[in-house]
Amino acid sequence: MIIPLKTQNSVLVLGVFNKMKILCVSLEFLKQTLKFLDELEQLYKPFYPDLNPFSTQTIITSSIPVPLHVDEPAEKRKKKQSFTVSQSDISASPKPRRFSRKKQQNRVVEHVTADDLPSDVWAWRKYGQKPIKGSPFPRSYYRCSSSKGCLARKQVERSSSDPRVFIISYTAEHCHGHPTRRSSLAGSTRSKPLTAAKSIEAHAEGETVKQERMKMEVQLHGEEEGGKILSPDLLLSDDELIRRLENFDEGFFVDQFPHFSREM
DNA sequence: CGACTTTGACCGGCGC
DNA sequence: GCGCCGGTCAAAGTCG
Ligand SMILES: [Zn+2]
Repeated sequence: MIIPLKTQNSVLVLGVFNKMKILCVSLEFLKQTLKFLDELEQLYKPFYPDLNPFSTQTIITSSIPVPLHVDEPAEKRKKKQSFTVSQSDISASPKPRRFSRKKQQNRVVEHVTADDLPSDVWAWRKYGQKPIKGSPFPRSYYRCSSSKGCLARKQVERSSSDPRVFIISYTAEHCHGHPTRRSSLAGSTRSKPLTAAKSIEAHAEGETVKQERMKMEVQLHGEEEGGKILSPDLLLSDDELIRRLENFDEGFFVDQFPHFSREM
């Protein structure tokens, strides 16, 4: 159930899924996370009582008057870190991208728990991860695997207050249907194809895969003053857990909802 | 060998 | 103007 609400320069969408385990996130956190939603605060209030404690919130915000300023993806910046700048030919003109890639704030923010599976059946490729000031957990940046022309991006972050809550922000949209049957199992090749469904937790104990182990060890040695992480599943990094969930979601649901798309 | 993750550097905006 | 901060890039490493 999705309730779109159009305002002068913003769109608020409340998605309510009746899944088994979902969680209600306080609006306080939303406000502090998305400060540009301040003006939307008053809009929230009328709906706050409507949000039953078993719902996932999905908020689409677009604060710019011209959100559809499409720009050719060929506009990649090629200057970058001048590794071997010693050459003579640099031409010294940074070739400014005509649109600052800044806030194309058309974001869809979802708050989900580990039990709720995000509805992205697409394949994402991680392209960055950075610690965020507010919270002890880093934020992972993903991009659609068929990045050719697809501007869809996704940010996964763990809530500072509730480590069980994942904040997934989607930006832009896919310009294509589902990946041709996940031809490139981007970002989900790591887990087991089918048995993962039942052994997901067992796998979380630390099954194999050197990378995972290394990652976990790093986190264990950890400097995470977010402190005293409590349960083994929480020892997993955000992206790792999300990846598993996604994989699970994919393998389990992609066949049932082949045509699911989030276009508005 | 190709696709993906990792990770430090870079970049642009914003606040001081 | 400088430095912080969030977002992105791309080289190097890893996995299938
Ligand atoms: Zn896409």
